[in-house]
Formats: sequence, C-alpha cells, structure tokens
Amino acid sequence: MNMNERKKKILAAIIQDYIQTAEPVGSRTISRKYNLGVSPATIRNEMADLEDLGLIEQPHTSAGRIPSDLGYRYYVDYLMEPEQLTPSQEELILRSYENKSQEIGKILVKTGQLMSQLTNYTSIVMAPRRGKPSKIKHIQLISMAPTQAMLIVVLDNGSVHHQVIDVGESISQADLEQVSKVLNAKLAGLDMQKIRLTILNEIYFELARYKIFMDAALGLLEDSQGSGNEDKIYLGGVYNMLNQPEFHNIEKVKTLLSLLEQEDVLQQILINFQGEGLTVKIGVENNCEEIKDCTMITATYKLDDEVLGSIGVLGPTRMEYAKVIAIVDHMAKVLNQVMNRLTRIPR
Amino acid sequence: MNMNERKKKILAAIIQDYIQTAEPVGSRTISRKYNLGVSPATIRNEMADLEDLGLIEQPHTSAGRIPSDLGYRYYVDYLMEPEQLTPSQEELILRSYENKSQEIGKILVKTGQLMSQLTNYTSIVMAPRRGKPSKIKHIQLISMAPTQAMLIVVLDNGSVHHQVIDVGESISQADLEQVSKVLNAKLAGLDMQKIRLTILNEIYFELARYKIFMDAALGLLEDSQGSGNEDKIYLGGVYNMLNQPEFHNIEKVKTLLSLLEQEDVLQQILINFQGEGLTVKIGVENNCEEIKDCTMITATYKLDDEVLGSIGVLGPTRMEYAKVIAIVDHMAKVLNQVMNRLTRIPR
DNA sequence: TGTTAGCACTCTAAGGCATTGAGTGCTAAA
DNA sequence: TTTAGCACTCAATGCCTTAGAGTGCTAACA
Repeated sequence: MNMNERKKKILAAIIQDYIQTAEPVGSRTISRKYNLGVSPATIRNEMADLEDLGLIEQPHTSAGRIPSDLGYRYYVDYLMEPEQLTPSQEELILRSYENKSQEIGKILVKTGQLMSQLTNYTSIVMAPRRGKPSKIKHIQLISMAPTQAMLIVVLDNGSVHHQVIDVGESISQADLEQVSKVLNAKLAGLDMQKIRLTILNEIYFELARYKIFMDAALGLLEDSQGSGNEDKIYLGGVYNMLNQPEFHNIEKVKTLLSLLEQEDVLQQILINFQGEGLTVKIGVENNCEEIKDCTMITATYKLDDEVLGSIGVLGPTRMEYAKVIAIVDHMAKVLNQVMNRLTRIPR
Repeated sequence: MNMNERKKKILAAIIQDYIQTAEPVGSRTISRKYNLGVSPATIRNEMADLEDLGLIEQPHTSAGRIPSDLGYRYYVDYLMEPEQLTPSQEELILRSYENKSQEIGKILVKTGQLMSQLTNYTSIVMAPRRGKPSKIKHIQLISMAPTQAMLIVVLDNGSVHHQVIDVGESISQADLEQVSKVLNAKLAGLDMQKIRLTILNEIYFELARYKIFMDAALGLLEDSQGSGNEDKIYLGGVYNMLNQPEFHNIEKVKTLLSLLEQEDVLQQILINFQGEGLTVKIGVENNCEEIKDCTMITATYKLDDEVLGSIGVLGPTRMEYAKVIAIVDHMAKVLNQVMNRLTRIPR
C-alpha cells in the first residue's frame, strides 16, 4: 500500500474528524482544522488516491469522505496513538470492585456496567465456560423438614448444585448422613457420562432404596452440564447505542436488538474471536450481517493460563478506537486480578 | 357517565379498529366496517359526545379519533369480551415447561420468553422475593484440594450459598468435618443479625482457630441477604416493541429502554401493583413518566398463599387487551403450578 | 325529536420545484 | 508539485400546491 506521510496524516485527520462529528469530512475542513500546510486542492488530490486505495468513501458526489472499514483497519493498525485511562477512570474502576461480593455473576455485571459507562457503547460480558465434563466431588443430604431433604452436589470444578426433595416419608438427619455416605462412595469421582453409561444399572439395583436421591442427583448433574451460569451473556448500556447518530434509523436498531437478544449467537461470535487476546473487529470483519456497521472490541479473561471467557464493547464502526481499546484491555486485566482474588477454584 | 348502548358500541368499534390499524378512526370507517345501522353523521354526533366525556381524542382537526387512556379503561372495565387462549397456545405453553430444569432462573426466563412470544410485546418477570431474614440451616465444609475447602451454607428458605476458601495450610476432610460440626452447633438456627449483634465476639473468641471459615460464612450470608437471584428482573422481547408503530420515534425508544435498564425502578413499579392479583395499568395510571404511553398488565405468582413476585407484559396503550389479559393470567396460573411442582421449599 | 344528507372548512401528507451550499474533479498557471 | 479558479453535482431545505380524509354545522326529513 503506497502511503506517504501526508496521506497518513490526511487519513488520520479524516478519521478523527469523522469520529467526532459523524459528518462526512471535506477537504476544506481538513485544511482549516488540521495544520497540514497544504491547500484544500492538494488534499483533494490525496483524498482521491485514498479513495482508490479503498480507505475512504464518498456517500455521494457532493459530500465529503467517510472512512471505510479498511480505513479504520489501517488507522487502528498503523496510525492511532495508544491512549491511557485517565486517573479518575482508573479510580472509578478500582472503587467499583471494592466491597464487591464474591459472587461471580455480580462481578461480571459490574464489569459490563463499567465498560458501557466508560465507553458510552454497549458492553458484552460472557460468563466463564468450563471445558471438560465435571466430576462429582461430594454429595450431601441435609434434613430441611420432616419429609424433606436438601440434596447438594459439589462438582470438582467448584460449582455447587442443589435441590430440595420430598421423600414422602419421614427421614432423620442420621439416615440422611448414611445415604450421603453410600452415594458418595458410589458416585464421587465420576462424571455424568460414566454414571449414565456404565454403572447406572448396577447402582440402581444396589441402591434401589435410594432411587429418589439418585434420580435427583442425576437430574442436577444434567442441568449443570447443560449450563447453569454458563453460556450466559451480560449486556450493558444497550441504550447507549441509541445516542449514536448511526442508530437514528429504527431498522438498524431493530436488527441490532434482535441480535443482542439471541444469547447463543452472541456467544458464538465471541467464542470465535477468543484466544487471540485483544481483538478489534471492524464492520464486515465481524462476519455477521447484523453488525456489519459495528465494531466489536473484545479481550479474554483467564484464570491461571486457562481462558475462561471474553468481555467486549460493541459500538458503531465510527468508534473512539484508542479510548475503547485502552478501556477493554484494562478491564480484562482488572477482571483477571479479581478472578484470581476470588479464592481459586481447583480443577 | 351517560353512556347509551350505541355509544358503547361506537366506542368499542373505535378501540378495536384503532388497536388493529394504529390509525385514527373516522366516522365513515365505523359506519362501513361495523354494522351499527346508522349513518356517519349520526356517528359523528355520538363521537362528539364521547370526546366530551374524555373517552376519545382527536390528534388534529381533520383526523379521526383515537381512544384516550380513559377510553381504554372504560373498554377494559365494561366493554371488552374476555378471551381464551387457543388450544395451540395452551399446548405451546405446556410443552415449554416439560423437561424444564428445576432451576428457578431458567423457568422464569422461559416464562418471559413465552409471554413476549405470545403477545408480541415486552415481558417482565420478577424473581421471587423473600420476606424475613433467613436463618442458617446447615453449614458444611468439603475438602476440594489439599489447602482448599468448599464452604456451603444452607439457609432455611432453601437457598444454598457456597464459596471455596484457601486455608493456607493443608487440612484433611476429617478436620473439616470437625469444624463443620462446631460451626453448626454454634451458628445453626441464627440469622445474620443475631450473629452479628449478639454472639459474634463470643464465638470469635471461642473459635479463633476457625476464623477464616466464620468470616467466609458471614460473607456468604451477607451476600445472600443483599440479594442473590432476588430482585432480579428478567426481560423478554424488548425488541418486539420496535415493531409497534408508536415506537418508530427514536426518542420514545430511548426513554423506554433507559427505563428497562434500571432494574430497581422496574422492581419498584411491579411491587407497587402487587397484591392485587391481575392488574391493568393504562398509560398515566402507571404513575411513571417514561411509560405514560404504555400499558402494563401484571399478575402475581405465589407459593401456597404467599405472593412471591409478579410477571407482566408491557406494550403500547394501544394493546390487544383481551388477548394479553388472558395470556398473563394463564401464565401466572401455570407458573403457580410449576412453582408448586418444584419440590416445596419449607419455611 | 332523532337521524341524515349536504356542504364548507380544516389540516396533514405528499409531490413538485427552485434555491442553497458544501464539496468535488479538472484545468491551467505558478 | 502545488494551488487557484471554475464548472458541476447532489442532498437538503423551504415553499407552494394539491389531494384527501375527516369534521362540525345546518337544514331537511321521518
């Protein structure tokens, strides 16, 4: 790509101006506002070249230029000056996590809120996903009422599932302890597949008395595999988008919102970008018709070296790239710390 | 209110037509489409009366009439013919709850989805709220890894809270059993306030060794009081609203969405309507500027006789009242059954 | 007395048309 | 290579006209 210094400056000027004003940028504007020391005519010539290169476009003949997806890409890769968070932003973030409950869900919600608040775009936060099927670590029965027992199943990934069971007959805590022991002996260390496929019949036979507990435990396991907190997507600041001039068109809002309501699709998009650390997907790079006018900036968060999930910000391609990149990057780092501070979940 | 039969028929016709078309209804339309056996001129005279009564309004001189909030109110209270769900709708609902996990969150999400799908409006589902502070039913420690223990706290309301604790030193399952016993003996049956205010110092002194577990348990309790699943609001079909012509105006969408993002405000609105069974709040009756053009239809769901929360549908005042009322009412009943089918949580 | 036909009147929506102004590309001169 | 000048393009704006829907009023009618 044949880009001299002046072209770069002009492209940067166009993009910066357009990001600010959301209006097509003309040659006069650039020559007036950005001191390039050349006349509008010269800039016009350069702009014609930039258009040939596919970096900028003209909405119609008598309008100024707007950056193309490719133009933004070039800007992000080569022209943009990295930004830092302001001290007040950093402080806001720090304060937000103080006194925060240990609950993962709340932390993720807060993270999303912060991102949308700081960027004025929409934030997307993906709940942690776990890889392999989990094994039963421990089963415990607790008497809740004469005929009712609370079944608790602890998995080795650190998740806990529970359900109250009505046993029909009165049953003592001591009895329940006994049942717990038996169930533990038989089931601990197994994942659901194993239980289902190989040992089920045997145990059922042996533990016929405890069928009701077995069934409940298996039901819980099944639920937990399917997804509990997992696969959840937290959105924040959706309505920030409506303040963007590009979404003054109802149709666009509709397609965007309909996408955002489909958690599974979002999940898939995020997962596709995952594993590359911080990613910036501009317009069509998202490979998704519904957000072909949007840029998504995502980063992953981890525990130790395992990637747990992604967080990201979705906004129009006309986005304050430097600022948002700084924020998403920072938030991912903070989230890493917070996840580590939550007492470790052993695997 | 001086309403003869013909006025009632005309009002009903205006409202039904307007609900269908979203266009102001003129006298000619009514005389043509609804067989009242009178000429447009007569209808005009009656319409003038209805306008004096405040039941209908004119957007401008040369337009037809549209119902006012008061008009809808009269319609709902006196004119509307109750509807039933269609068999296919009922079946859809039934099928949706089959094979549904026992998890309350998922059931509520599904309920919201169903309501928005069936009505084409936005659904709002409030998670169950509990009344009195909960007491500790059982505390259990489980060894997860050499230096890590899972703390599980079961409350008497049937909720379970858990956290992994890093103990620093290696600790055996037997030790943990021992600690569990002690903690249970001291803490079971108490709610957090009691623990905090009266016994804390004593126990701390006595159980200095177990401080780390105590702290974690208290932390969990605190979290759970604050709200876990509670106070959560599930929204569904928000973007359905964008298909309504009244929301082709971006400003209205903005105010609506900004309201829907404030869970606490929604919560408050729902709680205010609660306890009256099925409620229909039309336009300004909502006492809320942001949704003064919307109607909210809510119903409560219960366990035994205790009201747990509300579900509802939010749409434009130009709403298919009979249909939506039937659906919300039905869904509340179904939800009651489902909640009861989930094994009872003793109090 | 209630109903209706007729008619003048009002007001929005839509279309046509000229004007404005921002911005371009091209050409020729510096 | 840069720039001034200029003709050209095209969306946006404002103004005007027209069409059409609907009303309220009046007077005639049953």
